[in-house]
Amino acid sequence: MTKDHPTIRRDTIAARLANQQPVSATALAAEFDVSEDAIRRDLRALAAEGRCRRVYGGALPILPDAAPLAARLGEGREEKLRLARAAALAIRPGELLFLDSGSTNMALVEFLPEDAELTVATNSVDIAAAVLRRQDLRLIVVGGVADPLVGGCIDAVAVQAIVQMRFDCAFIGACAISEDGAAADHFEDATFKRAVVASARRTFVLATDDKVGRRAVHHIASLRQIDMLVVGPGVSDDQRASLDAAGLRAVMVAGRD
Amino acid sequence: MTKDHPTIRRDTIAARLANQQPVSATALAAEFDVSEDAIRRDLRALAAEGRCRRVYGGALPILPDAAPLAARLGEGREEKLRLARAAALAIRPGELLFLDSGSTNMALVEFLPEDAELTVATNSVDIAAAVLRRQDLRLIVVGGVADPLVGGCIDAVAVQAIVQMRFDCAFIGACAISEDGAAADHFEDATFKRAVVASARRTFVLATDDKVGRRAVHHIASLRQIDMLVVGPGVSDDQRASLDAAGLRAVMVAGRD
DNA sequence: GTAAATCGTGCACAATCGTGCAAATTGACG
DNA sequence: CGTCAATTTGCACGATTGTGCACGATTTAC
Repeated sequence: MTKDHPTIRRDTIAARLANQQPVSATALAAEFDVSEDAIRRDLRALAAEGRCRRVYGGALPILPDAAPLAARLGEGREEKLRLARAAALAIRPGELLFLDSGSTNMALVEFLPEDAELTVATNSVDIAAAVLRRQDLRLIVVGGVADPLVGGCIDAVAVQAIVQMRFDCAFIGACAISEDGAAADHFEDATFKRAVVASARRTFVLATDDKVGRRAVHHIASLRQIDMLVVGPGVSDDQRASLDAAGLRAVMVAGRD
Repeated sequence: MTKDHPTIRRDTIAARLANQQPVSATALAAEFDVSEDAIRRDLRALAAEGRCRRVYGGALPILPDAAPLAARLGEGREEKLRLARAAALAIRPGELLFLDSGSTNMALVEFLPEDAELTVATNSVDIAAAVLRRQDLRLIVVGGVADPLVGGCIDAVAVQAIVQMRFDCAFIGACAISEDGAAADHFEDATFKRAVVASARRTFVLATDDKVGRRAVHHIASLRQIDMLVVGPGVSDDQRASLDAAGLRAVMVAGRD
């Protein structure tokens, strides 16, 4: 790597900061082979532009406004963030993921491990936008006619694209989870999700408490097809036992401290 | 190696820059056996044309920033809004439009006539998100692997999707407009745009003032293939006359009150 | 409380920059 | 072939920028 030009060095540092990475003055000095004084000057300049926060030993990225994601999550924000954080632990480096539309999966983008060579496929416009802003993620957009209710594509074109892919992990948003498995309220939505499950090596379902025990008309997957159900601590032991008895493979309870 | 002619030297430097190669003033001076002053003059000229970025010690290639599109509207915001408002006048009810990625087209979403039964196709993630928020528009997402520089899909999958459609109007973002027509800085981007032009009944190019007169490496469309060029009042009469003489069909000057 | 690490500042030095100007080169035209 | 205008070039000059070092002040760790 030729990072000899002063400007390239500053740009590289700025890019890392913009990527939410904290930087250390000593490490940067060694990496770019200049004195720490030069690095300190860079960091001071960046901080003066408001592009980072100066701290003892280096600099920290500016905290992005906590609003955009949180606002969209709407009700049950806390719960969705907990589910997302827990589910992210199951992801391994280099995998190809599918994120179904839904605010919980939207939250998941924030918790995907950094620089893990992950590729994210999604049919959701908003999730695609969120992934695009993470420069360490590769993005595959599943196209088609967008459904305004879903906020993404679930038509035949989208299904066809899904059929041709093989995901390591698929994260499905279900409208209902019961002993019958996962189900959705809309026909096309369910059709699309079935295609995703069929193309995924491992299927994860993140369900907020109100979804557990509900039943919906259109079948997505049986409990046996779900590799992991992620729920909050609000789900009773009885409910979990009932799902276990009906064939659920594994359940992860998020946020039980 | 006989690269003694000044023009050859400049072209060689420009080619390297277009190839994403950083150049050093000192090294170039030694290589071409001229004084650094001459090289500096070349680099200054290139930078003035917007073909590179001048830095201490040499010059760097232009790298399109991956900032969210909405934020990029910031620079030249007024001008882009004017262009978008003017271009929207050419749209008729019921049409199928294509909006190429680019901040000017992003602005155009706001000015699309309401409740005109319009359908918008786009390969840009951010534009898709904007269209989705307008409940009176139908949205078609062009999928594929997303290019982080473009903020959308321009790969073979995307081209294939475009080939199968027929747009009433296509709005193309060009990196450069000259007597040679419209051109782009990146090969894949140009390939994709060519496919769009081929699938469109009418092609519109919205160009901010700094794009007019610029030249870029990869050809998109000749002036005859462009049905309407929309520019700001900052473009001189000479420039417009020159384009007219070269075969431009129509030009719309936005914001000349 | 003490020691080590880090910080900010002032200063010297080298590299690079922009500008003005005169000489050299180029290319068009008769 | 000769002339002239435009372009290009190299050089000198002062200004700017980037760097490293020394010094004392500040912060952190134990």
